[in-house]
Amino acid sequence: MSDTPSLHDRALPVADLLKTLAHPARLVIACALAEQARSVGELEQALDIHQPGLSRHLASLRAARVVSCRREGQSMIYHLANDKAGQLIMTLHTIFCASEAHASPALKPEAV
Amino acid sequence: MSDTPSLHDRALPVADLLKTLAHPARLVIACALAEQARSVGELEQALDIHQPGLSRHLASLRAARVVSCRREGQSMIYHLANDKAGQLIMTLHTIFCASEAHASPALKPEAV
DNA sequence: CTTGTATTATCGATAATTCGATAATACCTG
DNA sequence: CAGGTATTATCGAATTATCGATAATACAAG
Repeated sequence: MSDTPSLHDRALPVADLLKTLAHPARLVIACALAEQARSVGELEQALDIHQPGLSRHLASLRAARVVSCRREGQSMIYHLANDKAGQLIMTLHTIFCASEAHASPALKPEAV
Repeated sequence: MSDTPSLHDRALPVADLLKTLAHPARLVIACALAEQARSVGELEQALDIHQPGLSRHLASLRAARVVSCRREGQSMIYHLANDKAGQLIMTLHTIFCASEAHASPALKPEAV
């Protein structure tokens, strides 16, 4: 019975990641960062989320180890820090964006 | 401005699906059903979730159109009803189960 | 050291999720 | 139709997530 990792325990970290991404704002942020690293200001401008909320969602993503940030001059540059999350985002894009006919080739917010 | 599907609106259904699966119990249920259709009794026995909770989670999955059910004699047989959810589950399995060395080749709960 | 900008943290209120326990419904068997 | 099993729905309480507004901190420029 020692090789039964509880099935539930194995599902827990996965469910946690899903929960972290299960918010439109956080999902869009993660998508944008999967494309390239961006500063908070760029994210705010590109995604149309007001600063306090953006910061709060970035904090959640940081706490879940999905993103990391480094300071660069005055700006804080965020980037994906979790390969698994990155793979997941890519798959979501394939499933939900590529299959339905959308103009933009990716979840690309206008450009920055 | 009419070709701006709001990026947020495009993310909403995806985030909803993630939220639906973002619970260990529901995730495990969906995994089990991705493998094969099962009755409620089989799920209860295989996944070690007590009936009322199981039923509640199945109701959530039904409401989100992730699963459907058909009656078969006394039992209610559940099966995945959403191709996108199925693809997502498969990807999750690839990312989180296949990469780490686990004995079982799949999220296979003992057999039923 | 002071000003201005970028970023993060906090507060309070509201809404949503979750869980255990229990009741109600639907179906098969005889 | 009665008895037994399988499944679903409901209730109340506790925890957690979410949001807008505002305050606090960190850095760069002069």
